[in-house]
Amino acid sequence: MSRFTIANRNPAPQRVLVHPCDTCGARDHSACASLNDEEQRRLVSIMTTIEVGPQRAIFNETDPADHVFSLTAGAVKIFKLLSDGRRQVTGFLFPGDFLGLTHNEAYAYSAEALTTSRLCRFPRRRLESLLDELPKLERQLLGMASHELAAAQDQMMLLGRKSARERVASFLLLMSATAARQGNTDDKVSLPMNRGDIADYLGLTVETISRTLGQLKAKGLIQMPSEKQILLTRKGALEEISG
Amino acid sequence: MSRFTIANRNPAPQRVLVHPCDTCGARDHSACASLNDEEQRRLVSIMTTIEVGPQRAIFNETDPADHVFSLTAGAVKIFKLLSDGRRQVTGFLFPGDFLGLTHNEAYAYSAEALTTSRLCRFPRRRLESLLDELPKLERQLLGMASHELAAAQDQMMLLGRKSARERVASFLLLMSATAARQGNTDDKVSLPMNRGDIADYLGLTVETISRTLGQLKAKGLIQMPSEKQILLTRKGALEEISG
DNA sequence: AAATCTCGTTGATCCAGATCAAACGCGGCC
DNA sequence: GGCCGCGTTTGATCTGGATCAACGAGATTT
Repeated sequence: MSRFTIANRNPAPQRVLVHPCDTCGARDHSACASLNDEEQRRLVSIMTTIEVGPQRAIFNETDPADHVFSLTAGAVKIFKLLSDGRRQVTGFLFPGDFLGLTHNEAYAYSAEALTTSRLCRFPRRRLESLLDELPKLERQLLGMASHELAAAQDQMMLLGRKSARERVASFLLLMSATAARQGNTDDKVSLPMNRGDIADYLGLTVETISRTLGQLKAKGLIQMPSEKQILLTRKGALEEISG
Repeated sequence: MSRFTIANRNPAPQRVLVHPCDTCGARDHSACASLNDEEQRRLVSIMTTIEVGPQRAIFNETDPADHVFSLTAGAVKIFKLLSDGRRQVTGFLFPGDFLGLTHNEAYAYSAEALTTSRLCRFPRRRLESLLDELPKLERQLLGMASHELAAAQDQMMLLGRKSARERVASFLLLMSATAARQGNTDDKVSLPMNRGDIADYLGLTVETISRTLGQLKAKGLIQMPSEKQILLTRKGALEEISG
């Protein structure tokens, strides 16, 4: 049974793969080179666009890894579970991010939409054979994997060695940087995930998240117009305490 | 000033890149396909073999990322530092592992030899241009990056949500699996790193590592012929408590 | 509008693992 | 030999964040 709805095949011919660097200024790096029209066409020919509602699963850790996805709109969380229900959110994904890439038979993590999301879905086998013919695409994937690996190492530093306050400050700055990459210029960060998701991302509890945000607010480093909207009023101070 | 000694150029024509899957049974997977003789020759032509003594740095987090390395003998730790000296070991590397791959100008982490180690060193620019001509090699790198990413996510789960005992048990099992991949058949795991390195890998302190190993020994799950040799006498029990 | 539910906040208490402190063991060196 | 230095172990105490508990604010249902 499919958990998502198929929106439309062969959608608008816009760029379907967006490398993070694409929007961060490093456009001239070889790994960021976009595909040409013909290559884009071939990529689009094997893909399907899907739309997923909020809180809906995109795939599960144990599912056979038959598809690879590229997020084009919305926000997604990826996470792993222990048998007793403990959860670790390993990442929040935004437009331009890739998910589902693995060399095993099953996905290495579960993915769930935070808000209504649009994704490009590529059959894995067909994408892999396309990779044989489009080395530029493979280079792009390698670049994205390196990027993710670096982010994962930063997260290990955070989880292994930072205090609760440092984690929360780091998280707010990361979300701010991510928003900037998405074209959001001001310092108002919107958080599409709830407190539980943040807690499971930072290796803390909801209570600690709530208390720590409260402290930062009391010190005047942030403002909270609403629970999911945070204004970083003193970004420099946040950077100092982010470890 | 170079921190390592150059052992010999154009060393023995053995395989210089070994994908993890190469020794874990999945030899027929496309990403694990070895290069042919001619391709091996071209790879070897741009590389230098170096030898690094124990506790010696291979590169630092801030160094310009001019080279990529492949470990062929010994053991290496990679880690990140915070400004106040807190340290997170993000991985232990063994023969067949790759290090130094990044898309930034500087390395994302520091690397240091645990024991005398032999590495193949590839000038990054030349390797990148070689990648354009050897798509099989690029596929191999992508496979290794995916592998590492999955391992990083497991480690995030460990650091964010597991107890000290679960972390130590997971670590011992990981080292055992790694030893098996290296061809070590028995259940005697040798630990080339010291307690401080293990602590910084698991997000704990040396005291907690020592106490937890002591508990496991007292319960008869492990034996310690020496500080750096651990016998997993009841691997099943370790798996149960590893979370 | 009352009842229920979910999510976030706040307060009180607890505990796993950190920190502080001391001793041990072993290899290197005078 | 005896001394030193470093890594490891063991013991005592402390504390940051978890846990347990209660409540409030929206949203949804009845």
